[in-house]
Amino acid sequence: MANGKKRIEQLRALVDYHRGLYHTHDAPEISDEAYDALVRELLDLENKEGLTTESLTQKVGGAVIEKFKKVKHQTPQWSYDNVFNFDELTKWYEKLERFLAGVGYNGPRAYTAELKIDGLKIILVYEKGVLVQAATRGDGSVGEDITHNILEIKSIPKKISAPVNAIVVGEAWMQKSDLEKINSERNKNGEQLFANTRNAAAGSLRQLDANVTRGRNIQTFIYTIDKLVDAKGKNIHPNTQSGSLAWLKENGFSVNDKTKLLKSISDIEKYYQKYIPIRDSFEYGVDGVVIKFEDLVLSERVGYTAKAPRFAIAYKFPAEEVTTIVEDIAVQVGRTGAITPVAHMRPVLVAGSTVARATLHNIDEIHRLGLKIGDTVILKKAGDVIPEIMRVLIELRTGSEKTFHMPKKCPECGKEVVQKTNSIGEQSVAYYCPNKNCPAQILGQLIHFVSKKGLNIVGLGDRIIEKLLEENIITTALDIFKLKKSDLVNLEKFGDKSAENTIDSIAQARTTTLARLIYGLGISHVGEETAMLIANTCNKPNEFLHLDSDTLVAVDGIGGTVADSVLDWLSEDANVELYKKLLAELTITEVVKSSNKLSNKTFVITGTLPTLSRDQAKQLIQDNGGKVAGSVSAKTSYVLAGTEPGTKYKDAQKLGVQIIDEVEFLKLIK
DNA sequence: AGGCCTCGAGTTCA
DNA sequence: CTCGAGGCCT
Repeated sequence: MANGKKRIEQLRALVDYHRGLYHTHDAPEISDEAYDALVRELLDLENKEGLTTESLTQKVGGAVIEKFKKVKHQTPQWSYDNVFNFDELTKWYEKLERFLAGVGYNGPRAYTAELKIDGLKIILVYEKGVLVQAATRGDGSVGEDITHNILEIKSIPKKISAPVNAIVVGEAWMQKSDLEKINSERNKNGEQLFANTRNAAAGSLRQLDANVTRGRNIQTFIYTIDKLVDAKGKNIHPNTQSGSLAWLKENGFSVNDKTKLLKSISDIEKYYQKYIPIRDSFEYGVDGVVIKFEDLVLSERVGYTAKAPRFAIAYKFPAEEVTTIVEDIAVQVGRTGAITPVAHMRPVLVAGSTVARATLHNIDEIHRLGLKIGDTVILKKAGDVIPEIMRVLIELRTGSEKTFHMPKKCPECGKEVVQKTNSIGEQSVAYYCPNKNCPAQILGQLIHFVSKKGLNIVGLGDRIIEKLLEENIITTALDIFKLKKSDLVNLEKFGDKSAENTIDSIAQARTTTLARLIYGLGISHVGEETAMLIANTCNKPNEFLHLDSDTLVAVDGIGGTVADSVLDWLSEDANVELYKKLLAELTITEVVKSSNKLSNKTFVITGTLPTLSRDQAKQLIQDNGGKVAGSVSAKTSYVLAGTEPGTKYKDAQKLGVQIIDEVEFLKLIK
């Protein structure tokens, strides 16, 4: 890439800037993960350009703030190299194996795996068993003296019973619950909030006034012994990492209890995988796993590279925030004609899967972000699955970025695009294609018709419908029921067996409920719930065609807007015609309720249930006369919670709503 | 009119 | 899951 050099310059400046905010001011603008992504790109580029020696990234990182006394570390404070996936881990592992062979070792392999705590590294010096100095890591060779603050931390022994001279290293961190309390306090006082627990911990320890530190309830985990000699000056440093941890624990230090001694790389991977899903469940932040060779004597012989130990590695959890480049912005036309801009990006791995597209919702979102085509962006995939562009890194612009404009004409049918107006006549942010016969809308309607909550025709996916439309084999929902096996077999990539299966599932879908049919019609404002309400007011399927405004509005949950929308749909002859013909093809069955045990009860489901799927649970609740809502409120009767519940669980606790598990739930309907 | 609550619609990848 | 807006209650 010809722009490589320029980008390196820009990346260096940006990385430097954010490193400054991170280390010196404890007030970052971007997340650690996004910062990591920038550093990684810079390293990669430098490697390609052969610039490795002069780069800023070769510095170990950190700077020393003026207001604290400087401390020259007696032992160098390394940071670990990072790996991000099993491949990279394997490479590290094989390299270590080669070094072990190089020093003539071929005994058993053992490694400790520890959680990598997201906090502030602290170095504690004891003389004759008494804590005499505490420092931050700083740049690895010079840190800041924070002894006066460390004395306020309860979990750090000020005196060890044995009169040893020792240097121990660990992490100071803040509990998530404490951060919440402190931030809500700071919010009240109009003070700037801490971005995360690590910044809060760092901010709390880098105080000139130790009284502030005292109130912050800082916690610690100690994990390394750098030096340990007894009163006579004899080296009594344990020979193993587990031994070190045991000594620390015996002598009153706080040691994390998740550490495990492992024997192989596959065990390491298992340990790592085990903690990925539960990493957020601890009071401390965890951003990965640290693997250390168990034998410390051999470790020293294996030694160090220019900037990190060879015998240990930080195996970082998959990032939920990364950087990538927006290569294009395209638009999509949905079922309702809504035109949504979508960013097409250089594919990146985020939270375990490769992402290349992200919705931008509407033009306002693009303006809010200040996004142009060609921009480098920070991409996030939090808890959920849906990627979101968080921020544009304007500093990395080259000048060749292009501004995106909403198309004036629908890209699918060429019809002039319109902006919808809302109830008070303002133009809303959404753009629409007004053409009801727009191919994109017809496709969307059909996909909706066969969807799970609609007629539920499995085996008739988006692609197949698209193909069938393209080939003019179907034009309306009705045609689906006229499909023959031969129609499908002629399609590309369609085998005999799968065609048969699809025909089978179409046959099965002929027996359905009125609610499913009405939902499937895709009338605007009529979703799953409203379709059910309408179906329940019709004694016979035919009555749907003769609904009037009064009848509709009389239904609890239906107002003017929804009623108008339904009547609007019914006023079109083609729609009425389609409905009649569909009825002729279908067998409408009554919904049979098994009981009314749950009538007047509203449920909210969260997390994964042990045996029931979410939909099965929902079905059970509805079959027994209950309702299922999407969010917890004061009116919720029960929250049905499984493992890894979401925010709903907390909401329930806050509102005092009864929380039940699957077993208790099944008892309710028994 | 304002404040809840609930529903609809859009959304990504394997 | 989240946003926005419809419906209903006060």
